[in-house]
This record gives sequence, structure tokens and C-alpha cells, in this order.
Amino acid sequence: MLRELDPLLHSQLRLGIMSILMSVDGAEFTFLKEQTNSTAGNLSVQLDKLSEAGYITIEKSFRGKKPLTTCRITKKGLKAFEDYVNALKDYIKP
Amino acid sequence: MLRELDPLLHSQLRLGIMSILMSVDGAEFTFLKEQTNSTAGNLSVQLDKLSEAGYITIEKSFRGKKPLTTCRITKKGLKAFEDYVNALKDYIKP
DNA sequence: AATTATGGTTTATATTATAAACTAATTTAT
DNA sequence: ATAAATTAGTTTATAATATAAACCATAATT
Repeated sequence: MLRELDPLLHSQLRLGIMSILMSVDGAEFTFLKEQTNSTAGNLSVQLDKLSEAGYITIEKSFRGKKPLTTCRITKKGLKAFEDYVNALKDYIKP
Repeated sequence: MLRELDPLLHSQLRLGIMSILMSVDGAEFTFLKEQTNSTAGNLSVQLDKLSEAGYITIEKSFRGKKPLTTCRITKKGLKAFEDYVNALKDYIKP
């Protein structure tokens, strides 16, 4: 039947973030902003949500004198992403 | 890279409705309600949106003395669904 | 003749997404 | 040296969306 779709992942921007984080080992805020074509504000909010859910970690540091935000997917996030994709298949299979 | 996801389809309930309508030739309101596990109110609203977008047709008739609402996907809806699925693949491919 | 059930629609509320405004520091140009 | 613009974000306000609650009309049941 039609399974539930994790509402945290069923959002274009958050799904895009997670999708990118699945394929890289850490992504910077600015990189995510470019790749997802989002505004900084929206990205900031959605990263926080993913972080609060434990799906990603957000590490704040400095590169030279500028702040640098680096995001990584967690084991929990990876599992959630896989579960989401599996559930989604019910909806989109031919 | 990451394509836009048609916001009309990127909703659990509307996607579920469309997914079902892809595989049957017409579905009744009550059937969709059962299969999607939604409330009548929510279903009614989402069906209207899909209908307004021209993704489905809603035919109202009577079965005996009771109202009967039958939904069908349109050619436009089919195209939109396929486009959505293709765009989504960017996000979920391994 | 009340009560309950069916098949919905409408309206109100909660949630979510997005945009706008702001902060703080750093470059660049004058 | 200082004003203007850029970078790298965060916070707050507003718009959009989803969901739930309340409602309506008719029919069937007790």
C-alpha cells in the first residue's frame, strides 16, 4: 500500500540537501546554496530542521576570517533517506 | 542538476491520488479515501486542486440515490506525473 | 420521529515554506 | 581613512499549504 512519506524529507529543499549530502563527504553552506538554488534564509532554516532531527550535523568554523558552515549526513539521516526513497517507490513505480 | 518538483504533485496526498489514478480507469471518492487513508475534507480539497490544474476530471453522478464522485487522470495529468517522476529521480538516484 | 450513516463541502486552524530584513565581519574602492 | 559593497549567514514576518473540525443534505435504521 501507500506508506507514509517522512514529512521532514518530503520537501523539495530538504530532499535536495539530503540528496547532495548522500553523495559527498561534507558540503559547505555556500555550495548547498548554489546547488539547490535556494536563498540563504531558507537554506539556513531547513538545515536547522534537518540538524534538529539528527539527520545531519552542522559544523561551524572559520576559513581564514570568514565563517564556514559544513554539513554532513548522519547515520540516522542516511537511514531516513533510504526509508523515504523506498516508501516513495510505492508512489512512482510504473 | 536538481530540477524543480511540480509543487502540485509534491504533496503526499495529491501524489497518492495521482499514483492511484495512474493505474486504474477511474476511481471513486470513497475508494481514494480508503486507499490514501485521508479524511474526506482533505481529500475533497486536494481533488479540487488537481482538477483545477487540469490533472484530473471529477465527474459527479448518483449511484441509486447517493452521490457518487468519480475521478480520472487526464492526458495533462499523466504528462505532469511522468515529468515529476523523472525530476524526482535526480534526487533519489543512488 | 430521533439517531446514525453516507458522501461529501466549507471554513477555520495549524504547519510549512519562503522572502524580507537584519547582523557582523570583511573586502574593495575613493 | 572611510564609505560602499560583498560574504556568510540568522532571525523574523508573511504567504502558502495541509489538515482538521464543523457543517450540509439525503438516506437508512431503530
